[in-house]
Amino acid sequence: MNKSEVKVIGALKREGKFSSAQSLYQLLRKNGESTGLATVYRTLQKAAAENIVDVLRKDDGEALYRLCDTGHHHHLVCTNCGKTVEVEASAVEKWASTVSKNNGFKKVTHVVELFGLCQKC
Amino acid sequence: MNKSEVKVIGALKREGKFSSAQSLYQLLRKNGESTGLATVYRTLQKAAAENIVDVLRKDDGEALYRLCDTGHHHHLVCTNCGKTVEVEASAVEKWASTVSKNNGFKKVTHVVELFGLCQKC
DNA sequence: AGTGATATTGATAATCATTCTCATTTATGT
DNA sequence: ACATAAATGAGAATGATTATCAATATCACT
Repeated sequence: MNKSEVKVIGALKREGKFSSAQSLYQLLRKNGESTGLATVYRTLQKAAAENIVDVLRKDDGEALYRLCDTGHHHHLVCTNCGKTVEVEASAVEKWASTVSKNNGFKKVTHVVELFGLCQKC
Repeated sequence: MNKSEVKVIGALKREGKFSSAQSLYQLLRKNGESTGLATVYRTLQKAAAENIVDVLRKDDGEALYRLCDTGHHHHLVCTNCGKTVEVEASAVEKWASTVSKNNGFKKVTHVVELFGLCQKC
């Protein structure tokens, strides 16, 4: 892990929730770390490709990133405060696999995310 | 349903698969229909709010729209040819509802999409 | 039909996340 | 230290989406 990766992934860790590339960039700047926006994007993309971070999209299409705690899992995200709970979903995995077979699809991946309001909000 | 809606939703129907606002606009233009890009977006948004069309996002964040056949359902999309199968998922609905309750979340919606290669591809 | 009030349209500009470019800096091997 | 390759970052370019606003169509009523 090189210098930039330490900075960007570190910021993501401190946030502890889904954050956009833009907001991470702002954050790094505030803390005096000199980092370019392009580097933030580059680092996040690389980390996403390596499954170090999760990616999901807001309604408006903006990408949000978050540090992975575990292997494969899904999220329950508060649309108000951003609080995120990782949830396991063997029921969904099974369903996805069955549906794929029934329709003759191969190499099926799935996107499953839950959005709502947490207790506080 | 007014004039614009007929045009835009009609084009979507002809396509029969997930299409972007931009591509629908091009399509209408080719067919000599005078329509503004803004109107295409407006119409699609309205239709999405009324659950007349489904919306999902490509990897790059671009929104794709498709005419709904039925009420609530999910999709199995071929990443190569765009072929789309609507699948029902009561198992997933139940799971979503349980998980929400267990975590104290309210008003939870879910995004569930399956991507893979269809038989032909 | 005529008229005024209201809603819709579409060309264009503005916005904003993301990607590209490229000169400069930094790391690496010898 | 030196040469070469890789990483960086400022700013420009891209492209989807949204906002603006004058022109146009629609409607309610006479």
